[in-house]
Amino acid sequence: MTIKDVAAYCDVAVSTVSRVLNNHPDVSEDTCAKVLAAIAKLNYIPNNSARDLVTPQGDSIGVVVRGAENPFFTPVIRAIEARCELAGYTMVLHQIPAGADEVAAGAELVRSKRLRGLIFLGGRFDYSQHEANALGIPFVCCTNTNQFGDLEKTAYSSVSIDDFAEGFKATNLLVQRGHRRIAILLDSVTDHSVSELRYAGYCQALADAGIPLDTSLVFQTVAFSMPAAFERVSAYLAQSQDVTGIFAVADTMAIAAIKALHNAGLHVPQDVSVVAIDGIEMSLYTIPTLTTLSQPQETMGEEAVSILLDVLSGTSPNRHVRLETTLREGETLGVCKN
Amino acid sequence: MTIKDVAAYCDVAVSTVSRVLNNHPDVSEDTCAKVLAAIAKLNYIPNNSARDLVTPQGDSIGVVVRGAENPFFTPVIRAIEARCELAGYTMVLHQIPAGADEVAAGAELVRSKRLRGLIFLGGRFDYSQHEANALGIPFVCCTNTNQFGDLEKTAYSSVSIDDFAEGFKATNLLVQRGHRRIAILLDSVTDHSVSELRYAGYCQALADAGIPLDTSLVFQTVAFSMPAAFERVSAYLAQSQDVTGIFAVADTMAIAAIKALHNAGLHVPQDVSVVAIDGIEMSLYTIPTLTTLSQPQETMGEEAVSILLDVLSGTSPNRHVRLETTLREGETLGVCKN
DNA sequence: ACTCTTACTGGAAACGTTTCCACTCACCGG
DNA sequence: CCGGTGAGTGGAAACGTTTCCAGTAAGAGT
Repeated sequence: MTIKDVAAYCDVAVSTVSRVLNNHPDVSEDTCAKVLAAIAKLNYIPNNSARDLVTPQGDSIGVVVRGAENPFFTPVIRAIEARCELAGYTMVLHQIPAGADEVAAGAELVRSKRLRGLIFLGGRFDYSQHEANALGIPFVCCTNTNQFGDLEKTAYSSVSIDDFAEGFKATNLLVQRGHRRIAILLDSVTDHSVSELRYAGYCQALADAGIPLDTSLVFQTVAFSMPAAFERVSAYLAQSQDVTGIFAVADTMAIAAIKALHNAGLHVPQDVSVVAIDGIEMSLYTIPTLTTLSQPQETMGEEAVSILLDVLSGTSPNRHVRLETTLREGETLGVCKN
Repeated sequence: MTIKDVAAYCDVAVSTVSRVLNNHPDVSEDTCAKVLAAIAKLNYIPNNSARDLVTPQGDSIGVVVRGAENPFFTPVIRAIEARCELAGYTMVLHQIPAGADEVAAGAELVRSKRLRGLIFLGGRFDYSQHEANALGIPFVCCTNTNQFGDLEKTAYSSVSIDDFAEGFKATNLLVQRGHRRIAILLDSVTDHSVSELRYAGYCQALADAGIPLDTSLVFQTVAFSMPAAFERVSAYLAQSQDVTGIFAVADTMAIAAIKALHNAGLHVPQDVSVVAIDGIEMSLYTIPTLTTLSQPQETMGEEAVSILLDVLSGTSPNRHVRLETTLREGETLGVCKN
C-alpha cells in the first residue's frame, strides 16, 4: 500500500496525493476530497522512511537516561516526550546503567538512529569540546549544570537547578536548627555528577557555620540506589549513632536512610533529621513525610526540549538555564536536641 | 556524507561499500580494510531511513504505556528496551494519561512511526478482533490478561500474572487472619483493566469465606493515582473506622492508603492490615514495609518482547503467558483483633 | 479570436540505501 | 590450450516519498 496505489485508485498523479498529504495549498477541493476518501478507504499509511529520506532532516530526539530506576526521572521523561510529540519529533529513549558512560551511549545512538538532537538525563555536568564534536549533534545536559567551568564557551546546553546553591540550602536547613553532626548521603564526589556540586554546597554550609568537615559523615554509595543507601546508613549506625542530621542528595536515598534509621530504633525527626533534594511524588506519602527541595521536573523536561529545538532551528545558540527549587516542608526536619 | 562519498574515496563501487557495511561474505580482505578505513576516516554514518526504505521491514517496536507515573512500569520498560536493543529493534515509547484510549494511541503510533509490533502496558485486558485489525500489526498486551474470554481465538498475545487468582490470594491473606471488614482499593471495576479481574478475585475470596460483599468497602478511585487513593481512604475513615483490612490492587495505592491510615491515627498493622499486588522497589522501604504479591517485572518485559519477536518471525502464533507472583512478606499484615 | 493569467495537475528527478545480475579475471582440470 | 568455476566487483534497478518544473485548461482582458 503506497502512495502510488492511492494515486492509481483515484486516477491522479502521485504528486497530487503527496500534496494532499502535506496540505499543500494548490489542490482543488474535489481532488482533495477524492484523495482523502481513497486514503481512508485503502487504509493507506505513509512510509516515514521514504519521507525522511527525501526531506533533509530526521525527526528523532534521543534521550539517554543514566539510572532511570530513579523515579525522579519519570515525570521529566514524560514531559520530554510530550514536548517532542508536540513539535513533531519522536523521542528515542535509551536507558543505561548508573555507572555507564552516557557519551558513548549517546554516540552509539546517534550512529544507529537518525537523531537531530540529544538530551542527557542524570549524566555528568561536564562535557568537553572533544566529546561534543564526537557526538556531532546539539545536545542538552538536563538535571545538572557545570558550576565550575566557563559556561559561555560550552558546545552544549543545559537545564538544571543550581546544585551548589541547593546543596548549600539543604545543609543550612539542618545547620539552622542546631545540627552539627550532619551527614551527607550521596553518590560519588568525583564523577562530575550532581553529587559533586551538592557536596560542595554541603561543605560550604558547614564551613560557614564553623563546623569542620568530618569525612566519616560523608556517606558515598553507588548509583543513587536505595539498597546501597540503606546499607551505608545502616553500617554507620551500627558503629555510631551520634549523627543528628542527614542531607540526602536524592529523595530515594533519603527514604532508604529513614528506613535504616527506623530499623536502628532511631526516630525521625526526634533523633535524626533528614532533608533531601528532588521532590518525587512518593516522598509525599512516606511516614514521616519527607522534607525536600523540590525540583520542577516537568519544567526541566520541557525546557530541555525547548532549548534543543531553538538550537536546532538556529533561533538561539547553546544556553544554560537554571531553575528554582521550592522547599516542600515535610515532617523529617526538627530542631537538634543535643 | 553518503555511501557514495565513501565509495569514491576508496575507488570502489557503492555496492562494495554496502557489502562491507552489512558483513557480506564475498568481499576481499584488502577491500574490506580499505573501506573500513575510509568509513572511519570520513566518519560516515549510514542513513537508516534509506536502509529502512529498501529493506522490507521497519525496525521499531512501539510501547504504549497507560499511566506511566506508576513506578511499577519502570523496570518493565527498562527490560523491554534492553531486549529490543539486543534484537536490533528500537523501542518507541509513548506515554498516555491513565484514562486515555491505548488502542487509538497505538494506531496513531503505527500510523506515524514505522512499527513492526506493539506492546501495551497498563491498558485493558481485552481487545476485539476489530481493534486488532485496525492496528494491523502484532501486539502484546503486557501486565494483564483476559480471564473471561476465549484466549485461543485472540488476535493478540499477552503476558501477565493471573490477576483473578492473585486478587483472590491477596484477599485471602486477610481473610485467613480473621479479617472480615476488608476494603479493596482499586481503579475502576468496569474498564476491563487489571482492577476488574483482581476485584473479581476479591469477591470470590469473600464469598468463599461467607463474607457478604459490602460495596461501601469498594474504594474506587481513578488512574491508580496516589492522591486519589489517599483522598478516598481518608474520606472513608472520616466516616467510619470499622475497616480492618485493605487490599490495594497496586503498591502505590497501598502506600497512599497507609499514609491516610496513619494520618487518621490508625496503626498498620495493629489496627488495619494492608496487602497489595505489584512489588515495586519503593515498598521495601516504606514504614512499615509493605506486604505485597510481587510481580516479576523484568521477566514480564522480556517475555513481552520475546513473544512479539516470535510472532513477527512466524516462529509461533499469538500466545498468552501467565507468570507467578511471589509473596513478599512485609510488616503490614497482622491478625484481626476484633 | 487571441493572448495572458491563474489554478491546478502530471511527470520525473532525487534522496541513500540494498540487492540482483552480469561481468572480469585468475585459476583449475581436462 | 581451452572451457568451466568461483571469487570479487561494478552497474543499475528498486524502495516510497517530496518537490521542481512543465504543462493544460479555463477564464479574463484586449
